[in-house]
Amino acid sequence: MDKKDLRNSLIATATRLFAERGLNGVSIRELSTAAGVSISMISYYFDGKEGLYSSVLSEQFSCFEYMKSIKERDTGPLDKIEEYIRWSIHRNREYPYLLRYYTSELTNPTRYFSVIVQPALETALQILIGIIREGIDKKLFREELNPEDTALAMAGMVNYYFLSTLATQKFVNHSPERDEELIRHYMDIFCKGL
Amino acid sequence: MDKKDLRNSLIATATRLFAERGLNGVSIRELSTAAGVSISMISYYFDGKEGLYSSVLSEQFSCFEYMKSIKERDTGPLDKIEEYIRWSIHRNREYPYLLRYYTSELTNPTRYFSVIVQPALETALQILIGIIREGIDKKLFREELNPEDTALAMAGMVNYYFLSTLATQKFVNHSPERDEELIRHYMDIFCKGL
DNA sequence: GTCTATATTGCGATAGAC
DNA sequence: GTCTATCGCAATATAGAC
Repeated sequence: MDKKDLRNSLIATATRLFAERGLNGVSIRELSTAAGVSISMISYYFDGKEGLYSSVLSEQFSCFEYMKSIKERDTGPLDKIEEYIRWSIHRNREYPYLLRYYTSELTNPTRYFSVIVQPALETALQILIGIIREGIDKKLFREELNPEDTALAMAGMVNYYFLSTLATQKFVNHSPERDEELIRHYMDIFCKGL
Repeated sequence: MDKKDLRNSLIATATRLFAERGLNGVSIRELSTAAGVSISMISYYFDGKEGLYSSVLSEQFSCFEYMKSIKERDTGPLDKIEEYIRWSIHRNREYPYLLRYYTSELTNPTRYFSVIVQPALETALQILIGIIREGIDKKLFREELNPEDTALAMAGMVNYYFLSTLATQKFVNHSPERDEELIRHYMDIFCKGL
């Protein structure tokens, strides 16, 4: 195993284990064994357990950069909102552990929250707020809408679908095959209401 | 300090500390010191750290019982939905640590998830689904709506408002004085859409 | 660069005094 | 019923061999 493989092996194993049991729920002993490397490599490459955690966090939240490309799109607010929903679902599928870091950092922030997590979430939400505001300005959406609350409602709707999986899988089908239907359905609820 | 006080002191301290740093993030040493009692009292009253955690969890989720009274109300679906939103907001205000256990158990379930958390959440969501279904049956809501997805969208909207607090407090006013306005606004978004 | 072995600290649980 | 003192174990970090 060369240098790159060893480092990547640690990141991959840590991503899964920290997500499943939290920063304090995993020992570097167990983690290094699961990664198939020596325990001392964690200090060597990441300067200890917390350094490894912050590397995992950076990697997981880097995908929020994509939100900026939605902002720059040459389409209308409604299309951008659909793209936001599609991206949110895709993001949760591609990074199955992301939501755990997301919620864990929001409710039990580590010292890395303000540096890695907060900026990523704030940027994404501010862009979504801007999209709603644009729709109101262009008279496409009702002017009574508060852009901030509306954006949070939108983000909450999508994220909660994934967050609730463990409690709802017995009566809600969470399979990826249904994702496109879900996007249409969420757009429908959000545009027309009940 | 008599027996009841000592036990309550442990529950109160544990509720705060486990919420802030998770089950594995707090030692019973620190916890008993913060509660002002001896470390051995945790085993004596709760049969160890995990027993104390499960007692905290039971207490936090007992408020979900209230959802059954919303189901039995002698009003229409729209009124029940408003009551659901009002209760959700009130619940998060009255139990400021509840959402942390809620999300922590959903993303990193302990052995108590299936006994305490899952039943509480499932019951509440099933009642909400029933309310949406009732509205569709009575032709009050559009028949294209999928009751399950719609209920999850509703629940997600309210919960995310609280979940996102730490990342959004700079640009969204989360003060309780705005709660009634929020209820009206969420009802408005949900009923009429954009 | 990677390992093994170990130093040191802190953990949860409990025996036994009062 | 509540405490102090301690046991046995597992944690992180690192020194030193290769």
